[in-house]
Amino acid sequence: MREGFVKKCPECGGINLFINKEKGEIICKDCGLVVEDKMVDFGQEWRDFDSDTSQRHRRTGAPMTYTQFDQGLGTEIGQKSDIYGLGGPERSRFLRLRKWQYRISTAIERNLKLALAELKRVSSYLKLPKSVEEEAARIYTLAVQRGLVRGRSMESVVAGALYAACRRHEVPRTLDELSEASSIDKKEIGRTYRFVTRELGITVLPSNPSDYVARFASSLKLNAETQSKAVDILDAAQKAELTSGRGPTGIAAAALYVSALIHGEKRTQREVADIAGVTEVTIRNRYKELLEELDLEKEIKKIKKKR
DNA sequence: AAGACGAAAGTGGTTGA
DNA sequence: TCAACAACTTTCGTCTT
Repeated sequence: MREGFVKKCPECGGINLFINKEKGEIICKDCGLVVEDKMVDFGQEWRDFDSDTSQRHRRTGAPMTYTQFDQGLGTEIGQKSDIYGLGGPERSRFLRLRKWQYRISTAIERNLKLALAELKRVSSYLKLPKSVEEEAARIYTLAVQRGLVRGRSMESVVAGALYAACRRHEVPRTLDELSEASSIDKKEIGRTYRFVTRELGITVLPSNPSDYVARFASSLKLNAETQSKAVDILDAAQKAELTSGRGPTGIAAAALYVSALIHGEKRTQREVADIAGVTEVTIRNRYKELLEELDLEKEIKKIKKKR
C-alpha cells in the first residue's frame, strides 16, 4: 500500500473496506460509505498467456491516453513567452514554426482538445473513475472521426459518451446526474447517447439495478448490512422476473426502501425517491410487487411486532 | 401533521403495421 | 408515419401513524 492510501473509513473509522477494482470504488462495509471512487486501476488491460506475449506487451515510456487530444504523443512548439531573448532571424523562424504547427492542427484536433477538457470537467464533477473517463474519451474520439458531432452540440456528445462509458463499466450514473453535471437537457443526452452507440455499434449491457445500490445507500447513510440485504432482494427479484422492462433505478430504490424497513433504519419513500431520481409512486409500485412475489411480509411483520 | 397508499390522467419513448 | 402500448410521472384525495 502506498503512503497516504486510505486504510480507515473517515466516516466511522472502520477498517472493513471493500475494494471493487472494476468500478474503482472503495466501500466501507461498516457504514456503507463510498470512501474513494476515483482510484486508479493499476492492472493491465490484457492478460498474458505465455512469456512470449508478456514480453511483447511490456510497456515503456509515458502511457498513451485518449484524454489528451493527440493521445499524449504530440509536440508543442513553445509558448509565446519563449521568444524573449531570441533575436532577429531566430525569432521569426520560431514564430513561423509555431504558426505552421497551429495550421496543421486540423479542425478535428481543435475540437477534440476542447471536448476533452469538457469531458474531464464533467467526469471529475461526477467523481468518475479514470477508466470510465478514458473509455468516454475513446468513444468521443471515434464519434468525431465519423463526423457524428455535426449538427449536435459538442457538450451533448461528450455527455452521451460519458453515459455510455459509465454503463459499459457497470458504474452507471442516471441521466439526471449527467444532466446536472453537464447542464445539458436530459432528453438531449439520451438522444445523442442512443445515436452515438448505434452509429458506432457499441453494445451496452442493460444496466443492473444492484449497480446503483452502493451509491444510493451511501447517500442515504444506510449501513452495509442494509445494503447487502437490498442486493439479496434484487437477486431474488431478478429470478422472479420482476426486473425486466422496469427502470433499474426504481427497482433499486424499492429494494433499498424495503431493506431499510427490515433493518429498522427506516427512510421515507420521499427520501429514497429523491436520491434515486424516481417518484414515490414508482417506489410504491415496485415495493408492492416485491412484497407480492417474495415473501418479505413475514420479515416486516416481525419487525413491527418488536415494537 | 407527516407519511403512506391508490386512482386517474398525462408524458415521452418504443414497437409494429 | 401513425397508432397502440408499457413504464413512469403528476396530481390529488383518503387513510394511517
